[in-house]
Amino acid sequence: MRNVSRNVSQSTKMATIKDIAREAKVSVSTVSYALNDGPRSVPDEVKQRILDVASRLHYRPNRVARSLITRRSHVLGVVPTRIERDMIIGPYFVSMLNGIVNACEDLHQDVLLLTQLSTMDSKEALYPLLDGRCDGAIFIAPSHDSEGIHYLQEIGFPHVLVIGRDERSTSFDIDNSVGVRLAVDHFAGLGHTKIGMLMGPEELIDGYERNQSFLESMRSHGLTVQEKWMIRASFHPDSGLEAGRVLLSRKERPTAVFCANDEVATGFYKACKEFKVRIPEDISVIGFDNAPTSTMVEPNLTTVKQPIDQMSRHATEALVSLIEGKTETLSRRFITALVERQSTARPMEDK
Amino acid sequence: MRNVSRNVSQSTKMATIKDIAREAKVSVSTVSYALNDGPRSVPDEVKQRILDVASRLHYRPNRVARSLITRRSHVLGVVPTRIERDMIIGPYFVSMLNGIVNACEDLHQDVLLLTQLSTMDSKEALYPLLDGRCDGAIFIAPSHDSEGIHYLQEIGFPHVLVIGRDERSTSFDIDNSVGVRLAVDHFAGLGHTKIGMLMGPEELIDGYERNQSFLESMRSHGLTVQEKWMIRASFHPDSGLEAGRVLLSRKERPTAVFCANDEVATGFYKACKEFKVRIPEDISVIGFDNAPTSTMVEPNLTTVKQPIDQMSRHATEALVSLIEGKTETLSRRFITALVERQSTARPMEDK
DNA sequence: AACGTTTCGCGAAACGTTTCGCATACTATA
DNA sequence: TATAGTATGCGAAACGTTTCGCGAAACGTT
Repeated sequence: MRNVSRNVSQSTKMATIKDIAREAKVSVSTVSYALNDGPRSVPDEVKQRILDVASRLHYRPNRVARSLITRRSHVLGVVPTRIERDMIIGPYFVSMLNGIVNACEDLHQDVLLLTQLSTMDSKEALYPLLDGRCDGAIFIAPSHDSEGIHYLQEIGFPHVLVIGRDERSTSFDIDNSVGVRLAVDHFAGLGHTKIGMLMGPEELIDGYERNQSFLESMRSHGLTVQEKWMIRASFHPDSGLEAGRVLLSRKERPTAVFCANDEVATGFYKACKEFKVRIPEDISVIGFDNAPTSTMVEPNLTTVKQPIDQMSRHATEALVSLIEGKTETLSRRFITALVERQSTARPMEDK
Repeated sequence: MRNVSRNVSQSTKMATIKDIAREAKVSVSTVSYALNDGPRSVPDEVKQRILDVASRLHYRPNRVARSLITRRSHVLGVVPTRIERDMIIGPYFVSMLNGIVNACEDLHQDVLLLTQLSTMDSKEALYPLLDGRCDGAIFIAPSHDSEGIHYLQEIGFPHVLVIGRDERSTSFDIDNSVGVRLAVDHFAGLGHTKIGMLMGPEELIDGYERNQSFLESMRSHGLTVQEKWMIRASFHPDSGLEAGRVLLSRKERPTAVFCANDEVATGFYKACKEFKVRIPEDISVIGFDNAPTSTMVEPNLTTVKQPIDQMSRHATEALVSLIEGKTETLSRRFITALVERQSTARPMEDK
């Protein structure tokens, strides 16, 4: 609770509802009714006069004062998971933010970026959310079982999770297992049996699920997963490069590699380049996310697409429903789809 | 001015300063002084009691009420230029936003994303900025000579321009002519004389300046610019692909191509692939911006780097100075640098 | 003992809205 | 013509803060 410095700037001061009242020779309340088509009616003649004065004075309602009394700011807090400082820059988060912004536009809401909530593992960390500036919050890929989110549930603060799952909160996510199966099915359909994986980080729910689902899908195809071809990586190109080097250094190589997301896939591309391994001739690659970069790399990456636009739109709409008092839970899982591009092919004949 | 719906949610209601006063058996004002280390002192013993009660009640100051009276929200509005709906997704804007967010973190400010101000060509369009929710605004790449921005200057609303220039507003941008010269110097240094350009859109100041600077740099090297190798594009990969096709269809081809930004460069890469033109053996390419994708494409793109982090940090700091009443103008131009990667080489001998 | 000066505390005003309660005046119904 | 109902308007309270002004008590200095 810091000291608050006195205001000095903002030379021209805004007209208030009081100024209008004075000019239009009516009371403040009447002005309010006129401006809002308020809970009470005001005769056309005087309403027109008020409107005229308002526009002449360039009147703009002060939303701070308004939200103090209505207890609505029409602002949605967006909380990214931010492990490192630059988390916001990831393509995944960006697409999500973009979807949310688009949805907000239609719903007449604004977005407050709450980036200082990096660690949400305590009640206190989430306090900035509760100071009246936003009506609710969207959490993007929050860490599982966060104490902060439990607190919000407890006090009934409207919030939704996108790419995250919690029985007690309205959540929107994808079915990773379906997505991964699509990838493995595709490899198997092409005739691959020697399939490796650049695994995601176990701490992130998406990483964990994709890793598990891979094992499962392989099993259901009767394929054996080779420990030596399962390399751990984090969701980052550099990590993909490193993991790729490890994988390609094995004396026997797989003919197909599933990457836990597109960022590690682009890292893997680099590794292939280093080892003079051709994609898709020598090795087939599938990613996950359908990030914008997947069409920028050569060959374009076959990947599993998430309906990010849909998800972010649903999440945003659900949040405003929640804010408006609807209580039924709207959680939903979204369907993924395989986008076939040029990074997959039949395996070469064994020489 | 729409109707305001009554609040329904938010079951548990927050403790107010009044509750604390009652519990701690002091007056409201004393609580405020204690909590803020306020303009007046309060004896340690009673201050401690107040603090205890506050934390017991999970008290959080209502920032809406506070900013109503202090006229400070500690929120910075960020206004992207948004021609299409998905403008926010561009790598350029994202890096800038990321930089702003990082700076805000250090300056204890929050970010309100104002995306509905798409057209800033009238006073009215900017009204949402003036309703008390933010103390100032950062405009990212605003269109030149916008009437909305003039209005802000007129009424003295704190604002800064980043990637934009206006004598009357504090602005931060790069010297495109220096950047472009670096690129042309590099080509010339390698021995290229047949240099083409995938030009930027003239409407955007960056596009315009880069195009002009190219002509100028070529002239200063005594190189002739060939009309047929100057292809117009917009700052988008698709457009780069199309322009690239046009360029590569010429019966004589340049040995080097300067692209107005990295996005069109990635498009040009695709065109080269289609035409089986090798980079850098057959043609050298330089981009502009040093976007994240420039290291994801093969071969990694040589490009002109902008100090986006620095710019966004300076812009953010300047804005809060402005808000705090400092009046000296802090406009600044930033220096660009060439990042040499693998997309440039000496031209092949004429056969 | 008389005096300034500081410390401490409270009440109240202010910020700009929304909306309730009340007082008129007008209108329709019995 | 009396009466209920409705349109019209105003004043005031409320939202949760910050901070000013005022008084009372405590303190030190002559």
